[in-house]
Amino acid sequence: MSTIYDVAKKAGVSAATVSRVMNGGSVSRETTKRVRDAAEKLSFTPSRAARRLRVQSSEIIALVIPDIENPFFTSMARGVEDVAQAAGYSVVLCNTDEDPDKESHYLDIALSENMAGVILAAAGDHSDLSGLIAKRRPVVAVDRGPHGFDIDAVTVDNRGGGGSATKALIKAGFTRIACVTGPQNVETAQLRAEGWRQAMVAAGLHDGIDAYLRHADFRVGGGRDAMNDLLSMSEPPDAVFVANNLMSVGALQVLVQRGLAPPAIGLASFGDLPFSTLSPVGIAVVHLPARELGVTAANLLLERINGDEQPSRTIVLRNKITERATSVEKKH
Amino acid sequence: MSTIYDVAKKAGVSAATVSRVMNGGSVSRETTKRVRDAAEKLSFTPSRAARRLRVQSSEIIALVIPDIENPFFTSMARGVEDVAQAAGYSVVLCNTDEDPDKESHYLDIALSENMAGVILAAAGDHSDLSGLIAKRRPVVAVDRGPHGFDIDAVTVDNRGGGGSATKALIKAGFTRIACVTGPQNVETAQLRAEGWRQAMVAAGLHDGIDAYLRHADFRVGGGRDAMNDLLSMSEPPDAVFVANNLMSVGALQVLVQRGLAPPAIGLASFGDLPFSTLSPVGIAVVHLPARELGVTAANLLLERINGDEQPSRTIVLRNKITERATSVEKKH
DNA sequence: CTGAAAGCGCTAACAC
DNA sequence: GTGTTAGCGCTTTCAG
Repeated sequence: MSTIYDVAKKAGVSAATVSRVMNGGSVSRETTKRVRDAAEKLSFTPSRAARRLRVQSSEIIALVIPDIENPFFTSMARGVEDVAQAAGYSVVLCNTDEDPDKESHYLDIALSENMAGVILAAAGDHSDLSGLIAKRRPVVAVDRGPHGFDIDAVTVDNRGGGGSATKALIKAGFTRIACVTGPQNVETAQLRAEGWRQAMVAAGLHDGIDAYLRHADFRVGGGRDAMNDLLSMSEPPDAVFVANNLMSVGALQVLVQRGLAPPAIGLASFGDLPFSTLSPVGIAVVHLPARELGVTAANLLLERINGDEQPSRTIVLRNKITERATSVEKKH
Repeated sequence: MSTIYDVAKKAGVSAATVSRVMNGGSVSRETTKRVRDAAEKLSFTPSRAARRLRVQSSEIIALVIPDIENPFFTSMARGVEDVAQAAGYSVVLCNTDEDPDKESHYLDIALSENMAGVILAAAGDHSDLSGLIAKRRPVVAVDRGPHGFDIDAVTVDNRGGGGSATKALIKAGFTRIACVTGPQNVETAQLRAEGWRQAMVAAGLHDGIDAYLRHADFRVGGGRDAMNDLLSMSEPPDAVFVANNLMSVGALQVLVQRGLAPPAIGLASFGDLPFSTLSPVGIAVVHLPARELGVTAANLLLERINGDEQPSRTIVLRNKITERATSVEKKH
């Protein structure tokens, strides 16, 4: 690996000049060429490690997500990536596996590696951003709001979405509508379940409603378990609102396997069914703008990186629901 | 941000001693405690950026994959991550979007950031690893073999899998079996198609076979387009072998939509259908050990990082096919 | 067991 | 327009 000094010597200039050539300082046409040639010959690549130490920052942004196997987050990641790339930044993805310890480890890294900023879909409600904030590294929260830190955030309307999904089932004639939501300590899980509850209350269907609420892990297996559990009740639900895409897949697998596929039992999913091949009869879907979430978050972050100092903003993106009249009709 | 000098001063020792405490050098019990306390009080986090520059290496491994939205790769990523974490390494994911330029950019970064090593699922057949190799950074190829570089690799049996999938369709009575494979310049795409071709030839079904071959992009849309294209032929195929998971989803979507779902038209997929909710009637699946691919690659890489110098190895993992007798039977 | 000093490769003042 | 110099924060001989 050749250094900036090797290039300088070969080109007969100082290291500073080489640095200027590489970073667009003012250098005469002729020396520029000499330096370029020398660099070429030595196949010189500047050490980012050194640059980073010197300038105390790098063109890398960390995207910290709870589940890399969830298409919702990968789609979001693509959004982030596309705008970051366009602005000359690289994105590194960190998977926390919904584990606050892993998350905190990755946040430490982002900090001590002098990354330009971080986009965070928090694993819990106790993320410690104090280090990053103290060093004035911008952080923007995505999907899940920040807790106790005054930072930019971009989310969807979780409560509203939970409500619309549930209402679609109610409108289709279902009455015993269960809810399968995520972990207790995850904000989005709580809000979506609240949306469900409010809709049920508003429709006067809230008798013994708590028996129909399940907390699972936002993963396929969790959805399966919860669905099986619900179906084994003495009075099983006739429809279910599932609070994320993966658990909906799990629930559907169980229903299909038992010959209870929608519309035999109604299903409303918060989040698109990934890679679905079935015609969505009897299924209502709250579509989430996953990619846009990423795009928006990345834009906010870039603004902050570029010195924007305005008060922190929260952007709520619209989610639209698909409820074809024929598709969620209750079968009699 | 406090530095090692701040801690040193507060503890009344030299920076060297602090460094020793942080990295396990031999320091007296008592000074160790003083240093620890001081570090605690100052909430000191060592700068990885500086450490990295000094030791010319870091505990980070880069995982470079072509499509972060493909569950096959994310599953592989989980495998890599799990073993890396256990060994004290962090993984950063780089998405190349099947674009050799992006790939080369990320490889440059891995190099100039002094990462410990890289696991690469190449975007094409011209990846330039010379920089990394010159600096003795270990690279292991995964899923797709290396081209022109003598490095460790872990793959599956692509040709064999293509063959078994096709044979399953033949055995089920299909005769005009099309093949939808990936981009021309991607090795796995070629090999899987070859497996198909050989099986067809062996069965004497190779008349005009080339008309039934399609190259697409390994993505859902590509699978849809190819399937539509095939169905619009004057003599459409009665079955199709699709060379990856995502394109199979696309093909299935088209078939379901047209009322031609398997077993009306036979389908064999190289790679599991992600998040599938349908009972796989009439579908043969070559199961790929995605996670194991990642685990194996990570283990290989860690060995190299730890100084293993043995000649390079290629490991081929088994893929097993699911072909329930009833499930791929041709309907008459 | 501990400290002094050099240096990883680069950039940013400051001179000329 | 170009060179000199002084670090960024850490680790690592080499002395003591």
